[in-house]
Amino acid sequence: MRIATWNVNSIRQRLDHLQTWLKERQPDIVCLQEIKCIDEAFPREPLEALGYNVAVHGQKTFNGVALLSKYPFDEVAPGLIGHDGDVQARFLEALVSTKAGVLRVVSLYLPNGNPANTDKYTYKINWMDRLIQFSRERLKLEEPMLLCGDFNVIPTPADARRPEAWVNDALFLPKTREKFRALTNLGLTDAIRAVSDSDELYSFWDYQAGAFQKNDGIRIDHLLLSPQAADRLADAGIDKHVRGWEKPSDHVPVWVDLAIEGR
DNA sequence: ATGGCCAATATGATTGGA
Repeated sequence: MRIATWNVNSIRQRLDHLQTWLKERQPDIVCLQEIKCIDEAFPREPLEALGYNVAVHGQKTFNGVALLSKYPFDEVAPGLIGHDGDVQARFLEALVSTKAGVLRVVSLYLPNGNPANTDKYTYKINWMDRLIQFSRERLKLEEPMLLCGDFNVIPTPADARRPEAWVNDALFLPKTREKFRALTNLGLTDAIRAVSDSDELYSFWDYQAGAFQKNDGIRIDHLLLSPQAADRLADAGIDKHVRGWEKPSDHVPVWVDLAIEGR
């Protein structure tokens, strides 16, 4: 079972890339972020034609998340707990059945939080607290579960080419990293870090200043595995070459292989 | 030289991203 996450920065601008990459990487489940469209505008048909079931939680202009799955969705639920009054489409949870039982997958787009001295950062930290609460609840179920998406968190200095450039940024502030540790300390495994300690693994390169050419990147797209998923971790990787395609997203796909068979 | 970009919107300037 191959599960991937990708912030596509507009599904309508990136449909060609997504189709090309799906054929190349052959993931079973894909978590998408920043689809930037309402549900009705999501290009379901071309993705269904490739054999995927589609679940969408979109909104106009900004944010928006989606899930693709070769296997049917048993349940789909949008919105993170404690979302009273939160109209931003950033969270979509689904259950699929496998030969090993149920598999829970979340596609999430954690708030950016910049500038850090504004209510945007307060929203980010509150959102992280809600995610911690959600995870604490779900981990009690002792299921294979993956929290996948654009976390907008640089976990450690090894996850940035130039950590000094990010010290005052909402993605790297001590409070942000502390909340991310509080999340992983619940017992979630960062799949990429479970397979490599390289300090040159990035998932985002800014469009500006030739960042990709200089490999001036950061690792902010993550797959966090519950213990029951981590038990079955076989491999993980980052499809960096996609950033070199024409008119790319500023993020690239990150994937994990689990020793779980679909049904 | 601390910059340079991109996407969506009743669009031609503004907002958000990271």
